[in-house]
Amino acid sequence: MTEKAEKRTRGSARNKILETAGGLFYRYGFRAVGVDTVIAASGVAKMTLYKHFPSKDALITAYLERSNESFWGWWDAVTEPFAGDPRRQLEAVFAGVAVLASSPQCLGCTFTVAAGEFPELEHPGHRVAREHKQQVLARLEELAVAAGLREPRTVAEQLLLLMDGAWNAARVFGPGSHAKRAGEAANLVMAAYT
Amino acid sequence: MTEKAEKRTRGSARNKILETAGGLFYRYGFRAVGVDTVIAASGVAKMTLYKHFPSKDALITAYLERSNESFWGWWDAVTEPFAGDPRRQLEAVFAGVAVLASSPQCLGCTFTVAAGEFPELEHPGHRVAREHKQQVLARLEELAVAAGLREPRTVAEQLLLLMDGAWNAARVFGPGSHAKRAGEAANLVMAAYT
DNA sequence: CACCATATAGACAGGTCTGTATACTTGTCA
DNA sequence: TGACAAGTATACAGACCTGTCTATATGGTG
Repeated sequence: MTEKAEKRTRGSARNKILETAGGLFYRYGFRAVGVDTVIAASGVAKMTLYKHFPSKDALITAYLERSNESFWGWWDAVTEPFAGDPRRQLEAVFAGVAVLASSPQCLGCTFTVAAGEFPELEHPGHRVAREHKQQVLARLEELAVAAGLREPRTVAEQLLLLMDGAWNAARVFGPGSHAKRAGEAANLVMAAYT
Repeated sequence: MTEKAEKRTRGSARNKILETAGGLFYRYGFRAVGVDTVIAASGVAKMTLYKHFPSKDALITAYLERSNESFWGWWDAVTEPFAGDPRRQLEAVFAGVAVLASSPQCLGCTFTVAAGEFPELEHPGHRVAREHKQQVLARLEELAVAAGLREPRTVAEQLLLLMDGAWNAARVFGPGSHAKRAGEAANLVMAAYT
C-alpha cells in the first residue's frame, strides 16, 4: 500500500498546485504571476511547491503539458459524435472553437500567450507551445486526408491559421468577437479543396 | 529658433528611447524588459526617460501607438501600387504579410503580444492593441466594400482571422512557417463572396 | 511505539523591479 | 555673461522576485 498512499497524497498537493497555478497563469500571464501568488492561492507551503516542481519554469512547463492534454480531451469530446465522418469532425472542431471563444472566461490560446511571453524558440515554454501547434497541424492534416481533401497539408495549414486567428480574436476582443467566423471560413477553405 | 532647437534636442532623446525600447519590447516582451535595460541600451539617463514618459506603461503605450503608425505606413506602401483596384490591394496586403512573416526578424504581431501580456481589457496596452485590430478590421471592410464583395463585414472578419493566424504562426514557428498560406486562403474567402 | 515521507509556517538571501532625489554638465539664447 | 532648458551620473527607497533554509506538525506503516 506504500506506493498507492504515496501517490495519492503526493498527487493531491501536486494537483492542487498545478490547477491553481494554471488558472492564474491563464488569467494573468506567466510573468505576472509569481510563485508566492500561486502558493497563497493554492494554500500550500512554498517548500511543497518546490519539492514537486524544481523551478517556476518547470511549473509552467508542467501546466502547459497538462493544458495540452486537456485540449486533446476537448478535441476528442467534440469530434467523437462524428466518428467515421472526418469532414464533419473538422466542422465540429470549428463549431467547438466558436463556442469556446464566445464564453466569457475564454482568454484565447494559452500556448500562444506562452510563445509570446517566452519569445526564444529554445525556451521550454515556447517549445511546448510549438509542439502543441505542430500536433494540431498534424491532426488537422490527418482529418483532411481522411476526408479526401486535395492538398491536405495546405488545407491543414490554412485551417490552423483560422483557428489561431479565432483564439487571437477572443483574447483581444473578449467574448462576442469575430472568432465565430472561423467556421464559415473553414468551410470555404474545405469546399475549395473538395 | 527656440522652439526648433527645443524640439530637436527634446525629440532626439525621446526618439532614441522610443526606438530602443520598441526593439527590446518586441524582441523580448514587455514585462521581460525593465526600464534599466532600456536606459542602458539607449545610453540615456534614467531621469531623461522619466521626464519624457511618466511611467513604464506610458512608454509602452507610446511605443504601441508608434507601432500602429508604422503599421499603417507599411500598409499604405504595400497597397499604393494598386490604388483604384481594391481587390488587388487586399491581395497585396496578404502578399505583404507573407513577406514579412518570412523574414528572420519577424516575431509576429506586437499588439497580440501586448494583449497577451496585459489581459485586462482596460489596461492601456490592451486598449491600444484592441483599437489597432479594430482599425485593421475597418480598413479591410472598406476595401471589401470598394471591391464590391458581398457581406463585406463578414469578409473583413474572416480575413482578419487569417492575418492574425499568420502573425501567430510567425511568432510560434519563426520564419518558414505556414503564415504564407494566408494569401491563398484569403483568395478563397474573397472568391466565395465575389 | 518509533519511523519516515509529506506537509506546514515563516524567515531569509540576493537579486531585480519601478520610480524618486540630488548634484553636476552642457549648449543655446538674450 | 548670465539665465535656463536639457541631459548625465548615481544613489536610494520600497516593493517584489525566485529559490533556500530551519524547525515543526501529521498521518500511515513496520
